[in-house]
Amino acid sequence: LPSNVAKQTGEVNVAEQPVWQSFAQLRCTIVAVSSRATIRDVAALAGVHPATVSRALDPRRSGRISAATAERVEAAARQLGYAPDPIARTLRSQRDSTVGVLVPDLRNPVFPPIVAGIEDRLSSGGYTALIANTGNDLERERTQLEVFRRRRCDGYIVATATVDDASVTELVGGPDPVVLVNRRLDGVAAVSVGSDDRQGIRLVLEHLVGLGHRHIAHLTGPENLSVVRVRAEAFRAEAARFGLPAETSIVVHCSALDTPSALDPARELLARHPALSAVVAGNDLIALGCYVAADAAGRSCPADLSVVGYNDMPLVEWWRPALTTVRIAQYEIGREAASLLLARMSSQDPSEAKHVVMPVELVVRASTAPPSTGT
Amino acid sequence: LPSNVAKQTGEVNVAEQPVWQSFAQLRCTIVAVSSRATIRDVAALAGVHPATVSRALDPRRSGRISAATAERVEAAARQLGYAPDPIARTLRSQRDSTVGVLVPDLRNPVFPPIVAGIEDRLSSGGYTALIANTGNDLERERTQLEVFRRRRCDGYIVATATVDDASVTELVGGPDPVVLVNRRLDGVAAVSVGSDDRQGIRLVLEHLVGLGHRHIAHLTGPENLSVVRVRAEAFRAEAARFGLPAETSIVVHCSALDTPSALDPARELLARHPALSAVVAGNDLIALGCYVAADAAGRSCPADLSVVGYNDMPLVEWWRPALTTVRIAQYEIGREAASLLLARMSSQDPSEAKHVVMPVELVVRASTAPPSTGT
DNA sequence: GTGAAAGCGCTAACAA
DNA sequence: TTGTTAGCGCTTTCAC
Repeated sequence: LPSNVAKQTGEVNVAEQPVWQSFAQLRCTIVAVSSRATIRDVAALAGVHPATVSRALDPRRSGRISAATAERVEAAARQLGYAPDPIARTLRSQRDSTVGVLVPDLRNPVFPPIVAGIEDRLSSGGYTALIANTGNDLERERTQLEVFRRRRCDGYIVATATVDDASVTELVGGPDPVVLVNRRLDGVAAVSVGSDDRQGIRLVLEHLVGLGHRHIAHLTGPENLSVVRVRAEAFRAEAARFGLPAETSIVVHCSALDTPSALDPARELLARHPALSAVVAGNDLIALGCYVAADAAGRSCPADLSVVGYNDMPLVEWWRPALTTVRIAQYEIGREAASLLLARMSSQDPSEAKHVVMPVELVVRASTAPPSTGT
Repeated sequence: LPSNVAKQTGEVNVAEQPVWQSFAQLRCTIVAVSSRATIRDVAALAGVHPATVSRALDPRRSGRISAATAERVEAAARQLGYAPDPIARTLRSQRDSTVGVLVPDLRNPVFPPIVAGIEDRLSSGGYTALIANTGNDLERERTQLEVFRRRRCDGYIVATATVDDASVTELVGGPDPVVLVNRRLDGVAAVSVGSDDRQGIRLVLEHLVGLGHRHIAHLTGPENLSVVRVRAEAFRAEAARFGLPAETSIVVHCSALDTPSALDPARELLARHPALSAVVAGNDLIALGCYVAADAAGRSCPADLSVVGYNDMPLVEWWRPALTTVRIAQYEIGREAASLLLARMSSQDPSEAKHVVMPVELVVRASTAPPSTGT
């Protein structure tokens, strides 16, 4: 057991040991790695008090310790393969090198790349990401948040917020740093990362109008998502700017940003507006819903109906037809969110709220074409 | 602060309180929920020792406590909104209601549904899943596993194992329950969940041979994945069973089960075997690599080359052409793995190793057709 | 069946 | 700069 081993070699000065002790220490290292050394073992081996070990190993206090001691402690720690127990450390210090990440739906292919960006950046900053999937369930979001808080996460990245989300609003008001991703709260200042939605919609309409479309609808998600609101707003504004008559620029909301929720609204949209020649979808999954509805209505895309997605999630270039969509910088959004959080966690001062806007790009593929002249 | 509040209302018997105290208690509840009540607050309010509270609230010890006490303690706990601190509990008991889940690549769309199944089942069993993404990086797997172990996870679900994976082998040999998903270790008995790969490959070859194909290749991932080995083995065996000449049944391994790794091998395969009329891919992402390579070689799928995938991950029915593939029960595999783990975690006795096989199904879409007669 | 005492491994406060 | 003391909140002995 490491404790015993450490006691035996207790006060020995590492630098002055005869060669024949090296092997004993080597064995000791092996033992210590497979079971686990405590801070007391390290203290005993280095001949100092446990508290000194704690200080010596704390990067924040690197100045407040004598170089000689620091070196001895580090040598002992390395030798024993010591790493502080995160549970004990958290219990005592009430902080944890952990970030809670809340994702609405991991099965939506946009999110895995965002999560990958978050994980990569966070782990390079010495933090571990705890990922929780809420499945768009507000109650589950609340529960997961509670779990995170009980575990004393040092910060949070939230991609699930609705505009009036009570739990998230409370979280943002609390002492721990929070970064919102792709979502914002109504009337609550916060740190957030998003994309240039206005520009995305502008590019889409420019493209469609350029192709000759005049009768265009926006089929999107629930209005309690900031991203939905902003894009719908932009759609109306840009449609007006391009001189499209208001009565031919329809906005329809689905209950969620996924394919099943889009099916009925899409069917109804096509049935009620036979003159419609293009649909701008709130995201790629809703665009897929439009494909299905168009099929069912006997209209082929893009000949009889142009469809544009949003996000450019992985593999949509392989859909049939390949989806024209707005590319958002998924991985980079994740990295940026993590960077902002790391910055806020390291500097004590609560830097003011800000919204980082990432650039977008229109990717034209095969789901858009000039409107059919027959209609 | 809950401590003060609890002390003030200390010895009061809840059942006998006059009405005017109810409001005070209501306030007390609200306070306690927003900050946090400790076990001492509950003990004070119930008029018992903290240890008694701990016992009363422990479902395993439900018999060893008097009904009256149990009731008083529960009332007090409810009133204060008390929930044990998971960190302190873990430090003391060396166990944690947490399961570490290791996934090789969340960006591969097969995994999110599996993870969803795991999460759903686990949370219904009172456990929280900690998800870690290794990105097929062995070193990162080791690191994440170490993080999980330091946090005293009660169990592990591992979907990242290679056949000779040292960290996972050690984990399986350890005291904590482990369930392997879609992967197995060489020569190490373990609990695992997988699919009926032999049957899947049989269905594929039956389909292709039925269409008239005689010259078929299997393009798959690295041989250190059990699932790759088993399917390759099945491919050879079934090809022989269907009377295909061995020299026309080629197996080619890519460095990973993803699209980029498949591109070069796929191109080379098509170049060296012009007579090849069908490819059975090791998974859907490799099938996509075949699409790309076929495009580049000027061969169109399915007219000039049939391609079959494996997994039936979400949205492949929308690829161009829609992918014929073997459907595995993704969500159910996750649920089953979690169920097995829950069973092993609740019963102390280490139930013996077993391998649960889930059924598969061939989904015929548009990427397969009879071989072109011209070739 | 319940209380008292001890301590999981660490770090914050204070003292020297 | 370092040691001492105390305790984070809980559960697990061991008495009674």
